[in-house]
Amino acid sequence: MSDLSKRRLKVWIRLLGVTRAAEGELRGFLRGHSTTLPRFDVMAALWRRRDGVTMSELSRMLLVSNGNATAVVDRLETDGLVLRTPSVADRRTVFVALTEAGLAAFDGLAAEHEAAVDRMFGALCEGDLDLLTEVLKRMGKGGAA
Amino acid sequence: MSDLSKRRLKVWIRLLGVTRAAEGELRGFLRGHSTTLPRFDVMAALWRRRDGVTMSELSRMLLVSNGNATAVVDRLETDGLVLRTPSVADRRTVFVALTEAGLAAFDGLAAEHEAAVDRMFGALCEGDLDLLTEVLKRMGKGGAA
DNA sequence: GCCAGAAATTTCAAACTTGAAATTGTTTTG
DNA sequence: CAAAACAATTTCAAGTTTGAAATTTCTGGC
Repeated sequence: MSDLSKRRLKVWIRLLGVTRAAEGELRGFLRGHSTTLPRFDVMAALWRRRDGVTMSELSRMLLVSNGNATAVVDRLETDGLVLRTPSVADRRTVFVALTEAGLAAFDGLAAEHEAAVDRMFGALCEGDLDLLTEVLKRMGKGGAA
Repeated sequence: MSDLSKRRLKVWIRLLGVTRAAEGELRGFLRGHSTTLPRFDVMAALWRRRDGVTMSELSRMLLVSNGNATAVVDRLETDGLVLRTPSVADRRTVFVALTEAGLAAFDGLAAEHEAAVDRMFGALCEGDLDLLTEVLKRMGKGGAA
């Protein structure tokens, strides 16, 4: 176990800590708006792709399992925030998209969410962001065989 | 929403992506060793504090709820990997520690885990690590009121 | 056209996770 | 000392998450 590998481990643990703390913060914020992180994540993904995505695309985007996407979309659909539309071309696939109500709900939340993130990471200046972006890009391409 | 705040949001999303991808990778690694990430996390925490920690300390270390810590420790205890010991001084508190079996199991895993992390983040050199450490420190102290 | 293989989704059991309420025990204060 | 405030843990219901198995549908080779 080289010294370098130990340092990588330490940084990973710290990264995990920062991420978990930030997620906790966001969960608190979302609780005040009667929703949850997974629901918000799904809605945010559907917001970025207004014309709808397939279930598979959705789970790839969020890096969660298919079963998980199904479960969260089920609940959002029950609440009338998203809508499933079977594909005509391929009867296996299903498109999901925000409903009017879902769009309205997310619109109200998006700006506040951005502000919350801005507050959490206010310590980062442009230079930090450049740097982090570059390093994170490299981390993403790592051993993910 | 300033341009800076949008950039902070983007970096946060990227950070989340890298973290989730890495967690997925580690989950796969741990699956090959018949254990899971939460179990590993608990055991790693107890490994760093061999004399044992209280349940509260444990959940603070891992940034998870009390109820969660209870559940994971319950399962590990059932499997004989950790042991609860009621405190004599304060009958509300409980100490948790690795058993002999738990220690042995973790010892076997620790080095491989470090290697897995090293592989994932092999793209990071000393300079990157210095930088990341410094930036992550600042992120941690952010808006976490 | 048929059929083995691949693909998209759902289903399912088990584990994980949260946050709130309940329990039990300690401490502080009137 | 009694009672209120506080602290540590567990319990609980509901939601989340995984990974594997089952379903249904396509696709390509024969």
